[in-house]
Amino acid sequence: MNIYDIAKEAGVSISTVSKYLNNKTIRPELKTRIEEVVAKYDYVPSAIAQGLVSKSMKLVAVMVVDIQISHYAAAAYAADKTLSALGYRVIICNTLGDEENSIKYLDSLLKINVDGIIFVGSIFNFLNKYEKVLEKLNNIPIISNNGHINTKNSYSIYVDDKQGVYDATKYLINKGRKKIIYFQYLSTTSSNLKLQGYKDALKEANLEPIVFHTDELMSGGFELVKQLNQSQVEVDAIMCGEDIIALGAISDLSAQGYKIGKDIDIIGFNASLFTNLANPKMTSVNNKIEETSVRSAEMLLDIIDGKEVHDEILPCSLVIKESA
Amino acid sequence: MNIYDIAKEAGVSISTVSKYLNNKTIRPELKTRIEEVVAKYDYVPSAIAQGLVSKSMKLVAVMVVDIQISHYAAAAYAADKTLSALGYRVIICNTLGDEENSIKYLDSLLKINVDGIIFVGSIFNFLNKYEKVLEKLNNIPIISNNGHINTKNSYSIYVDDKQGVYDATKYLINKGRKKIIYFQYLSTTSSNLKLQGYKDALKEANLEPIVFHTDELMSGGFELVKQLNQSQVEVDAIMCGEDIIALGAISDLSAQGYKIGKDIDIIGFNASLFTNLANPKMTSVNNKIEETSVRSAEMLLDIIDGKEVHDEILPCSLVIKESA
DNA sequence: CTGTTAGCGCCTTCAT
DNA sequence: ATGAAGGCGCTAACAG
Repeated sequence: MNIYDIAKEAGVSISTVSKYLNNKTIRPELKTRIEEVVAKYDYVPSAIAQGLVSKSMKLVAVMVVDIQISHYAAAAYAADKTLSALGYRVIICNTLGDEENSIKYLDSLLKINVDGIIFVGSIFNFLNKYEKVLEKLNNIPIISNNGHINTKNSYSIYVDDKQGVYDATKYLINKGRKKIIYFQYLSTTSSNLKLQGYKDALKEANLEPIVFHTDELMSGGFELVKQLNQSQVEVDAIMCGEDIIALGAISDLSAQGYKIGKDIDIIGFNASLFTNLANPKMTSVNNKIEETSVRSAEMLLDIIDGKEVHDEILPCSLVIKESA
Repeated sequence: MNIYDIAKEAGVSISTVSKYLNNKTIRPELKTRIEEVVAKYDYVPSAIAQGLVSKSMKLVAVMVVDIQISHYAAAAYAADKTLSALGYRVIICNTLGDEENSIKYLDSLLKINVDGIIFVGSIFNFLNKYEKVLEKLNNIPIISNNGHINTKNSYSIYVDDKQGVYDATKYLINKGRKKIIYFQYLSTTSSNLKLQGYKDALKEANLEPIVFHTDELMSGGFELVKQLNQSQVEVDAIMCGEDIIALGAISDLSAQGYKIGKDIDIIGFNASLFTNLANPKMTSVNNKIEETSVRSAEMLLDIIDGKEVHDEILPCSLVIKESA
């Protein structure tokens, strides 16, 4: 069933059908006839053929490192929701942090003429090393979420990780906590910015920073609590670089008999769904992954629509629940 | 840059270029000339134009309920990895469990002529209620992961949920547990099969089944423990329908002073990363989401290639750690 | 093996 | 407002 079949059965020309499909004004009488035939056959125009002409298949790609990590899942989720509500289809690409793999994905996307690309995370800045790739990407609308890509049609949206932890730490200080330690996960750019926020806040209050570090995500909370116990460091609050780390810490310290939120305050980072998996519910820094993702999608569509776009930066906020 | 430009500069006809692009035998001399021009301009044929002719854009859709839930993320991840390694692009659709939304997605996919669809989870069985939708889907290759769709070109791969829980419950019984209760999340086909496995095992041992139920995922474990406490039911083991539920239960009961794995055994379901977020580490039923997803992708490509395909079923296994 | 030609399904001038 | 015709970039016959 194609536009010719519809035209024939409705007794009009294909261009009239095309006009009907594109909401251009045609005689009401013809409109009715076409409408009936379209409904009768459940006809839907081929996006591929449309794409061949219009150069757009209403397709957008979201590049993430690993959809299995909740933070990226949330990013993909929010972007997908926004874009598909506006009639775009979304291709999610799991690059696994592999440069070659990422470039292969990009070639594949270029081949189908995606309308735009959203990169999630500063890790994709590595693309700036590849001139040839940048050249190919040069004219396609791009939004980089917390990163930056050096092409003509590219814009960025950032979130202020350092300020987020700084504010959360301040909050603990203002509550009267004096022995605030930090649980760090990994040592990425972003992770180090968070740590700096913690240090800045403590310095202002003339308190001594104490940092424990892990490269384990899932069992990281337990490992860090073990380190803490062995260190015999006194503590009345823990600032964590990740919700999952905080979750493990809360669970472990609860089992040891601590009253979380009373004997000791614990704050996570991400304001993810995991905050509700904690008991008591976890206070956490909201780094606005959903907002930045939604905004990424909106900005991308603005670029596509030829509107003016500027880089943006969002502040983190503190979501206070029960653990601090 | 299109096939005409390449042909002109290489001094051949477009069909020769087309043959070159499709790996058909042409004179080596011409091949070299074309190769050079293609390399010079980094020319890549338009998948859209190819799609218009060949009816395939090498595009496959994976439908999941919510990519933010680790189980579905793992499914999408594995399918994506398999498919994109074989040159297919993958569209991941988050339906959020909404029927209308799912159908809207399907329309969108049909419009771009996807080569096939993978449905993850028995929840998509609801489509069988919609005759019109089935009709539209009738000829497109479909794999249903743990479900079944009533169309001509549709096959299923199942994992034996019932057997998985049955075996796990048996394991508890054999350990000498006598007061085994069940924590159920939702009431989908799959969820009910799991419950049945539990009941079957108890019946064989002449034990009385006791079931608590929730529709909350994140805080579900706590809610169920509260229900349990209020019920004053005696218990020495809990079989849970989801790892996340088990995680909440472990955390909560630990805080109440129970020694998990000693006073009380707890088993989860999914063998997800969360098993390591529990303290002690969680024993869980492995429902082989990665295996079935990879296999789904392979089966889908078999259908597309016209090979013979049969439904498949995989057994669950029990991954014993420390919580039981 | 190579080139010519006719579509694939749609949108878009351009006359009418 | 409507219809005829050309073109989007490619593949697939069909001749040569």
